[in-house]
Amino acid sequence: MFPSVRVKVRNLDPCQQYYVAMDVNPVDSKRYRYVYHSSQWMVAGNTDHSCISPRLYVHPDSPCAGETWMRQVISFDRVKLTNNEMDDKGHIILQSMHKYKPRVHIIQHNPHMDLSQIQSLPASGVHSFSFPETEFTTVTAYQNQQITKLKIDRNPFAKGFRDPGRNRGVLDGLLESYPWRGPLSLDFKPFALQLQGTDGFTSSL
Amino acid sequence: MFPSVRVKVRNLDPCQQYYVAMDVNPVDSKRYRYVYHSSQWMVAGNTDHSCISPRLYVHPDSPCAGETWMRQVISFDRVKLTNNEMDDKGHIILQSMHKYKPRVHIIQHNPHMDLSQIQSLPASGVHSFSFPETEFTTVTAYQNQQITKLKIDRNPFAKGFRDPGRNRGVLDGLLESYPWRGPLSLDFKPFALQLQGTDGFTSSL
DNA sequence: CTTTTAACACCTAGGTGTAAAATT
DNA sequence: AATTTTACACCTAGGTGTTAAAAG
Repeated sequence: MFPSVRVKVRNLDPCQQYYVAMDVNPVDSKRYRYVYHSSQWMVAGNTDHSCISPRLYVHPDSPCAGETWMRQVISFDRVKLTNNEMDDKGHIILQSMHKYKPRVHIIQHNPHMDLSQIQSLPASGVHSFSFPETEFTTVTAYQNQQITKLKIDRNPFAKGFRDPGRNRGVLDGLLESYPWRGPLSLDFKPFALQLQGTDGFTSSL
Repeated sequence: MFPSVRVKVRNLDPCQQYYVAMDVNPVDSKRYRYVYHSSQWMVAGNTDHSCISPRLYVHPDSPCAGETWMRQVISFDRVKLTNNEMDDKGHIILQSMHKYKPRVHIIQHNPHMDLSQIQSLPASGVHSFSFPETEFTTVTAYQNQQITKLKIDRNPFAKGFRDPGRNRGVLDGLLESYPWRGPLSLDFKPFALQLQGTDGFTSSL
C-alpha cells in the first residue's frame, strides 16, 4: 500500500502500554468504474456479496509505551493489500473497484489479556480514528495516469520508471493536486481529533 | 553473526508472557592468536582493558506467550557483532581475537515493568542458558580456512563464492567436523537443561 | 609483522510498474 | 470490452567473502 498511512499521536499516557493497529473499511456498498473522459469514478452497481470481517494490521512496534509512540511518526509502510479472499498471509483483503478508508486504532494494553496474537479489535479500550482524505479506490490495473505518475515519482522502488526529462512538467502539476505535507495527526483526547496534514492515497492492488 | 543461534524451548507456562534475549559473554580475559602450523588458537596475552557491560539483544518476537515461543524454533539470525566500542546501532560489542560464548535468556514478563525498551537483564524472573559448543573466537580477518569454507557453503549470502566443482571434497570433510544437527534445546525446568543438538559456531567480525 | 578498514563484486530478498496473456 | 493474472526488467536494501590499502 503506497503511499503508506503515517500518523502522529498526542496525549497518550506516557507510561501506559498501547497497541497501534490499522484496518481498512468499505465506504459504501457500491462498485465503481472509472470514466476516462470526465476523469471520475462513477457508481457502476452494488457489491455482489458482503465481505468477511475486515482484517487487522497490528503495527510491528506493538506493544509499546505511550511515550515511545508519541516520539515517532507511526508509519504503516508494511501493510499489504490483496483481492484474494482465500489469502493466508495475513494481508488485508479488499474487493477491487470499491472505495475504502483506512482506520487507525489505539488499543490500551490490558495485562490480563494476551494481545500478542490479536486478530480483531477488543471490545473496550480502543480509540479509532480515520481521515476523509485517505479514502481511495482499489484497482488491479491503474485507471488514472496521474496516480501512476505520483507513484513512480514518490516510491523509491519505482525509480526505474522515472523519466527525468520528459515528464517534469506533468509531475509538477501532480504535486499540486496531491499535497504531501507530512503525517496525519492523532490527538488521543476523545472528541479533540485534529488534522495536521494530508496524504494523497491510493491502493496498488 | 553466522551461523546464528537457534533454540527450542520447553516447559514454559503456555499462558505466561516472556521476553527472550541473547547476549555474548567473554570466556576468559585472554587475547588469542591463531597458529597455522598446528591449526590452533593459542593464548597471546591478557585483555588490555576490561569491557563495558555486555549488550542485550532482545528477540524481535518479544514479548510473546509461552505457547508461541515453544511452537517455533527461536532463531537469532539478526544479531550483529561489532568491534567498535562507540557503536550506536545497538550491535553487540566484542573485542577481536578473544573467546566468547552466547547466552540465551528467558525473561518472565512482569506487567508492572515496561520491558519494551530493556537494555539490561532484570534482577529477577530470568533464566539463562548457554551451550559450550557455541563458544567462538572473534576475528576481523579469517584465520582458519575451514571456517571460511563452512560459511561460504552454508550462508546463502555467500553463494557467489561457491565453487561447485573444485571444493566438493573439502566441504564433505568440513561437514563431518562441524555437525549441523538442528537447533539447541532449552528446557525451562531449572536444573533440567537438555541438549538436543549442536551448532558449529563462529563470529564474522 | 599483524591486524583492521574500506571499496568491491556477487549474492538474497523483495517492492515497483509494464506488457502481454488469460479470464470473465 | 473490461478486468485480472503472470512473467519480467529494474529498482532498493542489505548480507557475503575478497582484495588492496591503511593502521598499528
